Amino acid sequence: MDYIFLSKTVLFRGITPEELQGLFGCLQAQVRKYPRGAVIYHAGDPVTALGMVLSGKVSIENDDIWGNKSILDHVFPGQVFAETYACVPGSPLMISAVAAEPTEVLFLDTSRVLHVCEASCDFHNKLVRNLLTIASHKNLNLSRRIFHTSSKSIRGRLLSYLSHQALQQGSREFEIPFNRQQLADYLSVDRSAMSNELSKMQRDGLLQVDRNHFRLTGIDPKDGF
Amino acid sequence: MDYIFLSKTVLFRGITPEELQGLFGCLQAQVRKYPRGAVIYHAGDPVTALGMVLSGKVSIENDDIWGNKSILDHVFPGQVFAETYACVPGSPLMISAVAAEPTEVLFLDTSRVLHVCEASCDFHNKLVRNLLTIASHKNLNLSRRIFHTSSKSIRGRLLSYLSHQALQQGSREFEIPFNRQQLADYLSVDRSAMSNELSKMQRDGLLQVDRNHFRLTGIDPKDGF
DNA sequence: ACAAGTATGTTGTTTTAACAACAAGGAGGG
DNA sequence: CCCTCCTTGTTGTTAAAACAACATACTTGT
Repeated sequence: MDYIFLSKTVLFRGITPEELQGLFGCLQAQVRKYPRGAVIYHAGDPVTALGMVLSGKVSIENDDIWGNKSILDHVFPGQVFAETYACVPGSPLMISAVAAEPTEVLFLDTSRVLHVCEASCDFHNKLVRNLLTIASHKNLNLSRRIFHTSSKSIRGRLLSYLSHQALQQGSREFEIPFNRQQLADYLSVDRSAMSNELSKMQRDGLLQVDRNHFRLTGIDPKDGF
Repeated sequence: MDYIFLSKTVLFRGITPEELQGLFGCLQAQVRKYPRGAVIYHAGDPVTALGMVLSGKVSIENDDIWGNKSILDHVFPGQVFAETYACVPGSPLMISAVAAEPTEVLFLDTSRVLHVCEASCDFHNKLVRNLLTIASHKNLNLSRRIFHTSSKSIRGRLLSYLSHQALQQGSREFEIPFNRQQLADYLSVDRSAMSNELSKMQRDGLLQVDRNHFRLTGIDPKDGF
């Protein structure tokens, strides 16, 4: 187990590799390996352990009623998944977690994480605080997405999203971390319709766009927020 | 200060009234009163303290670019607000918190909550765990809303939401906690269009509806999820 | 360099939801 | 009880987005 790597993750931040070693016994951490395409967690499952990707990549997917699969997120080494469900006992998964490539996952049973251990290891408490940080950040991201999708027009959604990006990156010129399809999925709109709207906005002088490089010209980023 | 009331809240669950009294000194809790309509937190503000409503009611509002105010949530006595922002230092508020009536609010500075206190009060750790529970639940609710709004048709959104309600309440016949306008806001659709769609669905034999009482007839709740 | 596979932009058509305006119930207060 | 306010359903119109289909880059691997 690479404790040095682990001590640098958000979840284990502030815990030294040596402390981690002790903590792991207390937590009964388990590592499992998955081949490409293996389902780690299936939608509907109740979940008691959060997962941390050690190597490889995990896709968070949504299989809707009509059989469409849409990828909601990618989880990379050092990041965790399913932690929300693991922290709320009995809540069934709304999504599935699938190994996008050969993947190693570390599982931490949250009942053990959340239960006060009489050995009073302080790392334990640190861990809970880190989990809270992760949950809060995820919370902000979810709220933000709801914000960006609350406008009923494609243009409104784009403006909301792009203005936020500009503010966050501190410049009217910036790159976005999505390709067109991903951005369309994020904003819950049709890709081609969105492409079309971007062209219109360009014609209207609101922005200039090349691939995922954007430049806001006729917009005050503060307005989009 | 009514410590007995507080000890029953989700945030302070598992902490006795006596312990609470000690904890408050450690946390430098502050209480403030607001008249009806007073802005407690303004969108854009950076926030360092979470608020718990002691009496009255707080509205969480969104003021969009065009000056429209939409109410996102109501916070009642014993519940907290702005805790996500308080847990992520430097993140500006996306929403405003307004006193919907004369209201008393208890503020807890999260830097104090999250900072390990050398006095090693155990309640402190309990508090952080409770915060994690709150954040996780909020997380689930946000995810759920994103789910329900990810379909591009009004019907799809309604089916997703109603199926979930049926599953959650364990019956195909149930009441929803929203009136039409609130449900439309929640699903980000136009109220009249939604009303219209509900009528169509009724004609199609999918459900029966009277006010906020629903009965799913032609739908398998599991499908909507 | 070539081929195959993706990603993006464009256009025209069809479907759908937003919008506006109004009628028909409740609910609550004097 | 009547009046008003609020909620809900209905309809027709308009605007917009979804959808389908295709052309044009760009990528990637061989």
